[in-house]
Amino acid sequence: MSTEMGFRLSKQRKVILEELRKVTSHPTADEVYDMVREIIPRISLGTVYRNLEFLSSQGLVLKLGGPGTQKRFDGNPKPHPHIRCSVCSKIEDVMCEVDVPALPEEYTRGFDIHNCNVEFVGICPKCKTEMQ
Amino acid sequence: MSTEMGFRLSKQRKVILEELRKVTSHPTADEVYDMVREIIPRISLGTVYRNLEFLSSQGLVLKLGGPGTQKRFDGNPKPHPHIRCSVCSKIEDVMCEVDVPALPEEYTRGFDIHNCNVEFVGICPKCKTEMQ
DNA sequence: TTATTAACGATAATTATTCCTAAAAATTTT
DNA sequence: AAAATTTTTAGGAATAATTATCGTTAATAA
Repeated sequence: MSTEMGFRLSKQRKVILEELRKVTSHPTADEVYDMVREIIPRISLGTVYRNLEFLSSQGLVLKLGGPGTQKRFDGNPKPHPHIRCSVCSKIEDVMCEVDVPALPEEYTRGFDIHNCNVEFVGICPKCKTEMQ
Repeated sequence: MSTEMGFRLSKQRKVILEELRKVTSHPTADEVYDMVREIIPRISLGTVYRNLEFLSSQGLVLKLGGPGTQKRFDGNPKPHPHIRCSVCSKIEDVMCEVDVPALPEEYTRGFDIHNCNVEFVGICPKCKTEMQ
């Protein structure tokens, strides 16, 4: 593979990106590790972390935060709304377009605004039933 | 000291909440630790973590996530939009009301939606100048 | 094919956070 | 107001997530 992109596409990096693009579940780093180990059993967890970080710095994947303990990753780098479960921290995609609110210039506090994340928070069906 | 809300308001807990309400800077737990130590020098970092967690579970403060490494806390518990710097992870309040997008029922994926976070992402004035 | 060097695997180190326990403080009961 | 009870604290140990190090491997360029 070429370096026209400015970086090497190792087997590990390729598989990590492919696997992440296959799912809509926003896995954590160790979940990606589990997924990729099915294909490259001897891959190291450090490699997974290194590549998720790298891919997100290249804008190829999205790194999601949230008050949960682990970061989550999204193979779709285009900003789009999410729903997060406040109990189990699971994050899902919202499949519809949502009107992104615009921020009037006078409220930007000198920031150059690049985009806007919209995150709905609630309780997922699984946690809802487990609560009873 | 006690509140009518069913929990005790220790000196430590009171000062943590007061200091957090004084600022709009969304400090991390260790920044809160520094702020509170000015008043209670012997307070422990564990106490700060425990109380920030407790206060956020009571809905008195907001725990903010984001792809940065540390959680940040907001003394204003009413959901409101933020601006985050993608370089230094600093979070600031947006002082204007923003129309929160509504999520049509058919897209909720079975979640009970409780609220919606809106976060603008950009580069803060400080990081902008430091880039040159 | 060979040279270069980014990326790898293994593991150590670091960072953020949580857990544990005896002591202190707050509250309630006497 | 002293004693008993309950909650919270400080400090340190423990854990979990992530990042860094370093010798080796393999992707790309010459």
